[in-house]
Amino acid sequence: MTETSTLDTLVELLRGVPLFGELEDEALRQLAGRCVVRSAPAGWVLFTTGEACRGVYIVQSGHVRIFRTDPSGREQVLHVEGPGRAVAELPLFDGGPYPASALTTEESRLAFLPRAAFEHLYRTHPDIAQAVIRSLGRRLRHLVHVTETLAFRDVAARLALLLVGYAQQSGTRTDAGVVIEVDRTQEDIAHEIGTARESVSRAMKQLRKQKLIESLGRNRILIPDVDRLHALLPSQSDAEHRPARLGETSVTPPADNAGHSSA
Amino acid sequence: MTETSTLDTLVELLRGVPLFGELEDEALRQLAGRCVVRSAPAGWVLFTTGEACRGVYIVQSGHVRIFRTDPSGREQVLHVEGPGRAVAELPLFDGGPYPASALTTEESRLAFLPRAAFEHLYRTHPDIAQAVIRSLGRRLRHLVHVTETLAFRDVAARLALLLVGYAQQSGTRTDAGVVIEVDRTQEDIAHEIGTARESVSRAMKQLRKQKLIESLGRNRILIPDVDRLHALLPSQSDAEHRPARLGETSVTPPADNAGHSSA
DNA sequence: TCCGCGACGTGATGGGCGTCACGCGATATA
DNA sequence: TATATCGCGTGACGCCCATCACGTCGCGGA
Repeated sequence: MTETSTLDTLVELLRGVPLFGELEDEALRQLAGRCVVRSAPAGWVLFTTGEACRGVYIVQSGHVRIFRTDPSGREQVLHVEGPGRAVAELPLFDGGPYPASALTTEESRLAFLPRAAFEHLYRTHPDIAQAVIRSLGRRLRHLVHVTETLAFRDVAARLALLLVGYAQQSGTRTDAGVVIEVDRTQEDIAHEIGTARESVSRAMKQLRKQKLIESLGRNRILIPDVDRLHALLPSQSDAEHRPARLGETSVTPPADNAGHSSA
Repeated sequence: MTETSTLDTLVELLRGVPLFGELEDEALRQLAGRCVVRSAPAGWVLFTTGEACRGVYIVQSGHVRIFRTDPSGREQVLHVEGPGRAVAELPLFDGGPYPASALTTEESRLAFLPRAAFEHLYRTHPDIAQAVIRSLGRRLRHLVHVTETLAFRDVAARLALLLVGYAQQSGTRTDAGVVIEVDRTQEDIAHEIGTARESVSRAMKQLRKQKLIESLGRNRILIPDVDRLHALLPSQSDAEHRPARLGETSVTPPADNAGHSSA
């Protein structure tokens, strides 16, 4: 319920968002003028699955978790966005409802940009379509990754993947290896990798036993060898490099009908 | 390796693709001229994960399955595209590599549009960005669905979901219920719902025992009551919880239970 | 007609992991 | 200093499902 942000800091925030990065100052200032900034406590619900889209949120500080839940309360995190990232762009673009729910994982400061403001921007700056596409592309690739992970890896591997992710994006390297700060609860991690809290605990133990990680008290984890941790996985995570041509492998026989997945 | 399609039928095909639907005839003709049409046998690999994008494929007849594999050969289908749909648009737009692999599931006829041709189109018709966005949005929503399904449902539920999908899009209704034609192997289905062939067999049996489906020999399945089948799932999650509106509210209720708050 | 093969059904087995039930230590609140 | 609370570690138990190992049926080819 604060609104202290000066317009200028808001403009800077917006400039950092990939979506708006290429706009000229004037447009940014206009956008900033339409934003509503507020801070929210941990656990604040931004929107839930199926709701009509009211606008887009930009994270200024803190983190927002985007997830789906099933009726029994289980939760699967789709992605987490931090400072300088936009949340819920998709529905903004295609007019559909929010495909998932979102809440803050910690006390956060958020800027809300109403849909109408964005649409006006869109009409006056059709060239931001490029940025929109890049943004959606990023999401899509990430989701493919999430899907694969869920489908193939066991809990330990998923956890390893998560830790490696932290390491590369916020780890500090020392001569003993990379140290990461995990200020999330095991429960949070469990949601993120689609499992139960206890399983996370056990997976951690397992990784420790294999000397792949080492916990330095209080939320800090040492990864002696990131590559080795990374390689623990049945193999690769971002299999973004495989020149191997399949030529003619496990040919899969007939199938037809208006095939559409769904499940 | 045939190329019999006349230009006109190709133009019609392109017009049916959401991506190109709004282009004028002249542009479509130009595109058609740049396409390479060929037919491919079942199991033909269009591209594999990580390859650089060479262009986009449009399915004229048959079906193409887009999937990821893990080193041990397990496979998870991301989606399946049929006649009139484009495959691999994403890498075309954002310049990245293919995020997944694709192959034909049956004898198919495909039109291939080289990347350069598309890029030229894109430069001369910047307004198709709209269509691109819609297209990506559709994919994104679908993937969210796939993810949720994998994360939450057991095999029987995933199978039920798949069958319901068939029913709605290609089922023929009789007075005994909806009859669907499933021309796919149990093995194919297994890939699609992320499980093993044997599990599909058992899940089918289970659904039969519950009278949710009934198999009429030879690839045909009767679904007496689609809604009941649909409802077998732990249930759909579309419930809304609370309307928290950032723009209007000034109250900041403390983090609610909801099962998760963290710091 | 016989044989090979591909699709499907089914039992046995074992492992992963979700769930329940505690214990323990650290922090917060009175 | 006592006491609730929260995050974490662990054992026990049981279900789901992947895998292996066969068996049957139907079909096409020699």
